Amino acid sequence: MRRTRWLSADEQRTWRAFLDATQLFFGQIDHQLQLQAKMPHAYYEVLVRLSETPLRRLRMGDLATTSLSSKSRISHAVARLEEAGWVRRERSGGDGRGLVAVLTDSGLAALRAAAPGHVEQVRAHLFDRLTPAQVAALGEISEAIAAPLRAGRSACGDPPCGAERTGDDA
Amino acid sequence: MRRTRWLSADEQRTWRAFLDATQLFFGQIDHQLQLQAKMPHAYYEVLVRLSETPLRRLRMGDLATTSLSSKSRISHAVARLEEAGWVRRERSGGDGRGLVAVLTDSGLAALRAAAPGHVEQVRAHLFDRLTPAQVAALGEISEAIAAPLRAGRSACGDPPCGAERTGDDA
DNA sequence: TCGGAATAGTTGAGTACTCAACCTGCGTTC
DNA sequence: GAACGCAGGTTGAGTACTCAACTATTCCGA
Repeated sequence: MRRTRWLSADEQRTWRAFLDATQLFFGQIDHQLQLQAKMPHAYYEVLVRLSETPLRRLRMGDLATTSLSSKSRISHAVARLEEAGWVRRERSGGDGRGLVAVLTDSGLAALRAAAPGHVEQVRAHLFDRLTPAQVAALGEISEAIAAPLRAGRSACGDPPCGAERTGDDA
Repeated sequence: MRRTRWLSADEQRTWRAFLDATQLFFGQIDHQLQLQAKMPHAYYEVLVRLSETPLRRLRMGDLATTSLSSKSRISHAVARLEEAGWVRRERSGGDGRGLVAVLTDSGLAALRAAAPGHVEQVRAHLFDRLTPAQVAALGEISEAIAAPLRAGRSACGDPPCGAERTGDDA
């Protein structure tokens, strides 16, 4: 590996600002959701994915994929959500190994109850702070960052796959 | 509270992209740092803050503030870093309650060892993916998001303070 | 100079995540 | 049709974080 390309002063500032923004923003989002809906943002997202599906059901594996999570994470998460009565696990028809997570009525109700407050937070701390041009830019920037990582993910099994440059000297 | 201002389709897309990007990106950063430097990104940041200080030392409280963490988090984190021999805690001169965290030589060495690989990841997955204009935009966007949240933070004690709109009906 | 209130930091219980090991059922192949 | 490997999912140990309760020191007012 060739000499490290350190960050310029400008890049440093941008990097720090990005770190601060994401840390503060997601901290706020998570905190509010925990307070008002008794669930972390990750669980909220699981409920959202299920609710967007025609029959409010998704195989565990697909749930993991669409949530960009590991199987293990989803398994633990759904176990919790099941305890709360918001999700139920059923054996999947065709495949004896497969399970589907089903959003219960109570889960849908919890989601509907949580949504307005959550959306309001996202607006207040993200969209309301940005000009329309900045919103558009953020969308493009996010896609530019996400796309290659999504691609890299699907190349291996469970995320993230460590087959990257190692940082050793040449 | 008035009717929920739901997200438009465009905003939805942006929001999802932003979620995906941050989740994938920080997942990658954290994973690589854990693998190559045996520390999570949060701990790396602590070492960085200490290293940037003239005497490689910072009061616990100041460390919490500059890291945008809670006291508790820093306390736990420094305890860990102390076990690893990367940081030492000393009584602070003037104030009998105060403690300073001091970056040890070994800690500085660990930081120096970790830095190139880490910076390389940040470049590879962030700066290299963006045009200069996008980098500039990201800096401004990040500041626009971070600034109000920083301000809100200092208004109360430990972050984040829940004194926000509650999401109840009016 | 005594007695609170505020400040600095720690502690412990509970929660969410990661990684690796592990079942279980499916599908081949011979 | 038995044995292999593999895909789908779970499990448990270990780690990082949060929140609330706590200790210890300092500040301040009468």
